Amino acid sequence: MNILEHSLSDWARQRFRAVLPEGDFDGVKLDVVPTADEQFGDYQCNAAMAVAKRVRLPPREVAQRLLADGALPDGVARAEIAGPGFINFHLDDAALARRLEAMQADPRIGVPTPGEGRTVILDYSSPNIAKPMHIGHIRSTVIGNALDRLHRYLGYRVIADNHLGDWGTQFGILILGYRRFLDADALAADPIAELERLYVKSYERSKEDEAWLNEARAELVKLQQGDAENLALWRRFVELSLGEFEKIYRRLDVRFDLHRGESFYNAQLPGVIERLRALGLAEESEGALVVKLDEENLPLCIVRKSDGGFNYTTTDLATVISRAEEFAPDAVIYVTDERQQLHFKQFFAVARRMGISTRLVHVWFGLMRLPEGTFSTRQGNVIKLERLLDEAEARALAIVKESSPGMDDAQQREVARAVGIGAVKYADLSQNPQSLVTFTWDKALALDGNSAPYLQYAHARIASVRDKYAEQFPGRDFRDAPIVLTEPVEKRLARRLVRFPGVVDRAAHAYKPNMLCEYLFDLAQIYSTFYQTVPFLKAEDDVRESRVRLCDLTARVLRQGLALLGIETPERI
RNA sequence: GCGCCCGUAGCUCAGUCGGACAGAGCAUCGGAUUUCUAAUCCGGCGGUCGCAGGUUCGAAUCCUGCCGGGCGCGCCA
Repeated sequence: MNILEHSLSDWARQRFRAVLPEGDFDGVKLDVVPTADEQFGDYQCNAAMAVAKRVRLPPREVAQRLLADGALPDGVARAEIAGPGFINFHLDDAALARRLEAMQADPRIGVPTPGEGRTVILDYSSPNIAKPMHIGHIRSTVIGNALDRLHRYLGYRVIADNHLGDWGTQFGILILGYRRFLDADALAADPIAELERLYVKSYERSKEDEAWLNEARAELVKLQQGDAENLALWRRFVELSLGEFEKIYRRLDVRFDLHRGESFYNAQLPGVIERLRALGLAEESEGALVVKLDEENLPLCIVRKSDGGFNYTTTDLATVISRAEEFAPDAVIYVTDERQQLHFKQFFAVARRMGISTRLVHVWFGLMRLPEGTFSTRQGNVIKLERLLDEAEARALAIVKESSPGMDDAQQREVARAVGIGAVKYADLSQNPQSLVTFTWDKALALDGNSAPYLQYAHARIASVRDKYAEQFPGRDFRDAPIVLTEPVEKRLARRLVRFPGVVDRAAHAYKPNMLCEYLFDLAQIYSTFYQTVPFLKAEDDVRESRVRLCDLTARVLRQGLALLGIETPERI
């Protein structure tokens, strides 16, 4: 199935060219988009004003030519020119109904697969070994996962890779701490908490004790040289950490295809340097090896430290080279916080100079802060992800027990889990990824208003309607009667429903899951009004079927839309 | 000092990379439940879109300057 806005836009583009064959439309947006305000119609084209300038004609004249001879796109009942030269399209209700029926018959509810044959690598979450996941990790994880699901749904082959921070200088400090301060019981009880304690204690010591720092460095060198004992310790740290991360990922229903940490590329780092040298890109400077990026207007980029060690850029280069060779992706998408913007600009610039033509995208998001400022392990004001999820489920459970006292205990817990986790994810996904985020419990755990539970509730109500329909009208199938749009709110609902495929497409390609959230909330609001004001089970034959069909389609869009955000939709709430 | 990002209603945020009188949620005030799940719906209150210029038929959106905040600027990731 095609996307409605796309076919309308295609029509407009063709019309402009046909009507003004001499026109130069380079760089002019000829698209048709949903109207900002329903009173103007359903879709609008604003291109006449821009085109008018190019062809030196009055804007309304251009618009009139476009609509000359009553030309209209398929599915449009009428078009009119308004204001300075807006072209407003009004959909034909019968054609709209047929379109909804086609969506309903389609398992994919009208969403095409433009990503067919393309591969995308998504690099997200990427926590550091031996540290707990805290609320700062949730954005990369939840946004990255939503982009993963969106791209997969659009037909892309997605390779989700958790690029763990499992290598680097911190391991010298940790190994030393482990050797001197280990509390075996604590490690057994809560591995990451103990590893973190060991790290922090050893780190503090290294700040004031030169000898300690040197010892830590020595441990690091041993590890890097392949010392059997340190390597075994390192493996243990990785295993313990992954086990803990996996618990969180299971709760969040996040799955990776690969867990290739920085260590995976360790052996390839010298090769990267050689290649940079061979290409004449790298040069010595103050003992380090650097790539100058004057042409790109960027600060120079260090690819090998003066002590001979490698850094983040080197690892990222090795990683992208390896990925390009192994998977031949069309794009690699990195989801990290805003602080890494410069790093990625530099890294992308160097990669391009090395001849890597793969599209590289940095999707950055605003750093999570606490009302009192930033948080860090050292300040000891981190809020662990596990605690956030526990709290979310607990708050949800309290509400479930209150509003659904008849439900059995196990089901209450199950609903509370889906609602609580959904609320946390939605809180993060529903705002522009790039805006600053200040964490507050009430915001992260909002259960009313524009929130996942509101959407889940709307969905559950429809599930109940479908059940009641089956109960009261056994042997009938609501799909047997055509969709007929009569009530105003019914028409509004129909017009929202057909937008779904376009929204999924846009949200994925703009890397903005919040666009999908906004749509789903809007849809659920209109549905709620529909539900409140129009009878359906009590309506007469055929009208009832038509309305139940709309309910069913709304439920499926909500369910699929939320699934693309990684949010569950229980049948009962 | 240089660079990136942000400043929209009392609070939290949208605003489809210039389009038609600026939208939600929360809070607050007032209504709706013998009827399909009230975690709902309907209505009221509330904004000189940080400030000042500029470009344009048209600016919250683009440009310049200023004010305020966040982040980053070789050898941490």
